[in-house]
Amino acid sequence: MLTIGTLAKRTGTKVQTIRYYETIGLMPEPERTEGGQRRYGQAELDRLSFVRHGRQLGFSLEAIRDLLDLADNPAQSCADADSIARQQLKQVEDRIDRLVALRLELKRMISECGHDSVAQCRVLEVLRDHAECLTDHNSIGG
Amino acid sequence: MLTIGTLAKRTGTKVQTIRYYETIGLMPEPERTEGGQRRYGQAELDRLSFVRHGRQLGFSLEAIRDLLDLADNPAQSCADADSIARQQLKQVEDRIDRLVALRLELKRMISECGHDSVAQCRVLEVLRDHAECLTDHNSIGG
DNA sequence: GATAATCCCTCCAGTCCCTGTAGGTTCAAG
DNA sequence: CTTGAACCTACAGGGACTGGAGGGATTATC
Repeated sequence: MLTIGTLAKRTGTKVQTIRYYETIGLMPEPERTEGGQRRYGQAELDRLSFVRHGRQLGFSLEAIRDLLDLADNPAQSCADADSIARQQLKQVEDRIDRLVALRLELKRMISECGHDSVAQCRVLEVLRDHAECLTDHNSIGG
Repeated sequence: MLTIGTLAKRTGTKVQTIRYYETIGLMPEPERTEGGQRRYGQAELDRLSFVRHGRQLGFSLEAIRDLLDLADNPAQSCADADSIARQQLKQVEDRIDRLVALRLELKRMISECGHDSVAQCRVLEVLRDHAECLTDHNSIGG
C-alpha cells in the first residue's frame, strides 16, 4: 500500500497532479485509511505510469483517456489504438521538424553572437528576418 | 495601414491573440481609425512576426519579451540575448531527444499493431512497460 | 506516552497562452 | 444605401497543471 507521496516519487508526478487526475476521472478513487489518506496498489501505479509515460511522449490527456478506455475494454479491436498512435506520430514528426529548425537557428544565433558588441549581434535580426519565410500557419502546440 | 485581420493572416496569428498580446504589453497599442478600429504598420508587422517566430521556435512569451526589450534598447551588449539563446538551446535539445524516443516508440507500436486482433495488440503494454524506465522526473514541458 | 517532523487532507486561486462567445459597431463593395 | 464581412469590448472557459492556506494523520524519536 503506497501513499500518494510514494506514488508521486515512483512516477515522477507531483502529488497535486495525481489528485487532479483523480478529479478529472483519469485515476480512480483509491482506498483510504481510517484517517482519510489515500492508499494505492500496483494497479494504480501501473495506470499512473501509463499516463505519465503517455504525457512525456506528447499525448494529450484526452488521447490517454481513449487509450485507457481501450485497455479497460480489451474485447475491442486495436484499430482505434492504432489510429491514435498514427495521429500522434504525425504530430510528433511535425514537432521534431520544427525543433530541429529551431536548433539550427539557435546555434547560428549563438555562433554569430558572443562578441559582446552590438554591431555584430544578429540574434534579433535573425529571428525577425526569418519570421515570414517560416510562418506556416500551423498551431504552435500546447 | 493594415487591419488586425490582415496582420493576423500575414503572421499566422488569430485576431484575438493579437489583442491578447496587446493587453499583456507584448504588442504596442496601435493607431485607431475614427471608428476605433486598430490599424497597423510595418513596425508592428515586424514585431509580431518576431513574436510568432519565437513562439514557433519554442520561446516562452517571457523570453520573447526579454529579447524585445533588448531590441528596444540596442545600446546594451548582446550577452544577455546570447544567454537566453543558450538556455533555450538546451531545452530544445532535450525536447528533441524525448520526441525522437517517442517517435521510435510510436513506430514500434504501429508496426506491432495493425492486426486488428486484440491478442496481438501490444500498444498498451508497450506504453505501460516502458513507463518506469523512461521516467526521468523532468518537467513535461509547456 | 509525548512530541516533533513529515506527510497528508480539502478547497480554492493562479499560471500560461490562448480561444470562443455575446452583443453591438464600423467599413468597403456593389 | 444597403448588405455583409470584419471589427469592437468584455468576459468566460479550457487544458494541464501548480501553489498556498489552514488544518489533520502518521511516523520516528525521546
